[in-house]
Amino acid sequence: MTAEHTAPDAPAAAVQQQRRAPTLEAVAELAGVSRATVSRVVNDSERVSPEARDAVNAAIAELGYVPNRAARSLVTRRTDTIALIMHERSDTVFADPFFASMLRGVNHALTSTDLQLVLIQIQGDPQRDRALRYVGNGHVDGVLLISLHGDDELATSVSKAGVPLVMAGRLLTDDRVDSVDADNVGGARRAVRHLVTTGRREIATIAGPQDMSVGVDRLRGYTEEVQAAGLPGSADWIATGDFTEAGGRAAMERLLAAHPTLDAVFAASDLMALGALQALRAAGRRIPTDVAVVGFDDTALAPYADPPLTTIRQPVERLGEEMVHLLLRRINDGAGAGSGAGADPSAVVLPTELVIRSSA
Amino acid sequence: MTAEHTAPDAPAAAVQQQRRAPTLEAVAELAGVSRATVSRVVNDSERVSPEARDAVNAAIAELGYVPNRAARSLVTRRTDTIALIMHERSDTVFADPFFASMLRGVNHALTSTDLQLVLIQIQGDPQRDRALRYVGNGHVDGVLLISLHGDDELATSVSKAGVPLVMAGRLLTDDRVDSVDADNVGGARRAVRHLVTTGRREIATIAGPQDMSVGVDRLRGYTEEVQAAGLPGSADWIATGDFTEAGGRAAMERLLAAHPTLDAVFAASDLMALGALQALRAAGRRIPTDVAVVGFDDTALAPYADPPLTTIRQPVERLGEEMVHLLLRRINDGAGAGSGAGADPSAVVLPTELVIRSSA
DNA sequence: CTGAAAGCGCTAACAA
DNA sequence: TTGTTAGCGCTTTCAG
Repeated sequence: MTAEHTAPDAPAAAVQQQRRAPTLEAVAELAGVSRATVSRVVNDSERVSPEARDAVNAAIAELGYVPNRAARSLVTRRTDTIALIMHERSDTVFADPFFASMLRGVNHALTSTDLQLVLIQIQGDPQRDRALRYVGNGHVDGVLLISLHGDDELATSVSKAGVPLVMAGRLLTDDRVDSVDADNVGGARRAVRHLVTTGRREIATIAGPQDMSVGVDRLRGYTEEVQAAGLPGSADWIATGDFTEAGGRAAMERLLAAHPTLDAVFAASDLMALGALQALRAAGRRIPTDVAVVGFDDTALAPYADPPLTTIRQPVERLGEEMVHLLLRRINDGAGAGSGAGADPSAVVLPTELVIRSSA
Repeated sequence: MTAEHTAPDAPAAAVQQQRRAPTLEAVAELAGVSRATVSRVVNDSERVSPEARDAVNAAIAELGYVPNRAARSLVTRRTDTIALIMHERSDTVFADPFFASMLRGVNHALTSTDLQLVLIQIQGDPQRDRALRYVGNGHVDGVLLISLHGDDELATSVSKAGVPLVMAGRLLTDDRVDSVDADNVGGARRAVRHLVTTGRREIATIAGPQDMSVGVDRLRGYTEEVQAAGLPGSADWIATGDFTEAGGRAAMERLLAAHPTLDAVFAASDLMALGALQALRAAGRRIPTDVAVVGFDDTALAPYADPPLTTIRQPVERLGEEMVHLLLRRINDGAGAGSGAGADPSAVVLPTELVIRSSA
């Protein structure tokens, strides 16, 4: 135990070891205290004498000590790591600026902690299982779920595994999962109200997938507002798409066929609004004089629309931040809780904002 | 050592522990072998008898055993984790589809391994140091660097710390870092050649930042090709921007002022091409009949350009994959290497492709 | 081919 | 307030 670390009988082998990082032990020795004391200082809890603390901090600085996460994790059973899981069914998810902005927010919220973010992308069943196993076996302290296709299984599996979970958007079938979402219903209502206010009377909508809360909520906002205004809004005023440009284009074409005289469209996403614009242009309709288009700002692509699109802006970045905040709260709560089921779930809803762009 | 794990004198405390994940020990017991044997099977190396192997695998399946990464990492000194570090100076980096596609490629390449990806975003000096310390202290096996602003410091610091590193794009000042890049020079040449071939004689370029290899290389491609064709290409045919739409717009305005009769533009990025299009339109020039624009496909935003843009497409996703492949090779090489400095660095260059879009 | 034993670096009771 | 003592779950010589 007291022998030097330089093994005398292995002169050649020593060369290849990359100067091992200083350990708690080394710090303790240099500071003239025990490992336990150093540990206390590092985890800045407990009562430690000022002198001891200073000595330890000095030693840490001198050695450039950084705690070994693996060792710590092994005993604390915390990993200081959270996973961002995304279920990517379509090929376009990653290219979606929505994802990028959210990630940005997540990262931003994480910088004040010393948690790490691991990215897990699920593309198929085997990967799903692998991720589930990974997450379920204590490899992460919590999970952020971006389920772009409103898939319930993953969420319930994760939370069933007793791992703190926060998801973006609401689960359609189970409201017992913590979630953070933009005010999609309110935003959609505001969009449609704007159209009504500017004198439009035949307002159609291009709705998103109805197996996702975003899709459902934005359609609901449309329906509610259109009814409130006493305007038509039956099924043939609604065309569903899949949040892509192509989907928006196709939906717009169907709507034009059904209602050649329509004078406004609320699209449940920017990408779809872009598609709608193209279809309208192809049909020889002038925008926005002839037909007004309002999109829901999923994608930050609005600037590329020509003419400029009026949009409902959702604070995507803050969405990511709020997810982290909520998750951290759950992780800390959970530490003391008894069984797996947490307290009553919170559903944070962030406000949206109407952005009117001057039509050139 | 032989005592049961059920402590007889702690009846109440047991309730709140979350059913601990099965350990190697449990598997060994069930399979009737020793921990060492299980370990050998799990790391499927070594010579193990078929019977033992089968018994162990059965036990693993039955228990749903997953190795504890922390414990493993503690002894192997490998973390099975690689970091993707991005130096985000501008606010737009994250929203850049280039990043998204690359990330996608990285993730894809990673699925065949059991490595995890941690995302580190650097926004300021303190974070830079923190990341450096994190990476330098063996918390990751390797680093992927997306240095969107050609910052050398970070790369040299990381590689000086002896951590395997692969970066996207070339380092301007130091060619001793492994890198993966698209064929920017060749792509730019092809773009310009295309313009020449279609009869354009006054070809300007909107170049990217000259402190990044992408910016430098694409400009170089332009210059080389324009010279080869005997066309003008002096400094006043070149306007530099910062890879944004606004930058492209401003650059285009300058070029128009200097050369009102120009009949083609090669923009070093899609976003800048988009800006150029706007400026040209504002100036009353018809596109592409009047002025032809070719962009370099950084962003996958080409479809949103109207009229359609001819572009040089770079395989961004494959870029991410190749980075991972190269990094893995380095990580495995490094295991046996002597001192820190690796073998001669490789600079993988991926081909680009000319995509001609029919102008509506 | 297999098992026993010794830690990896750290935290967490428990004593002092 | 501090030090001592056990391990956390795993890999890895070293014997058998």
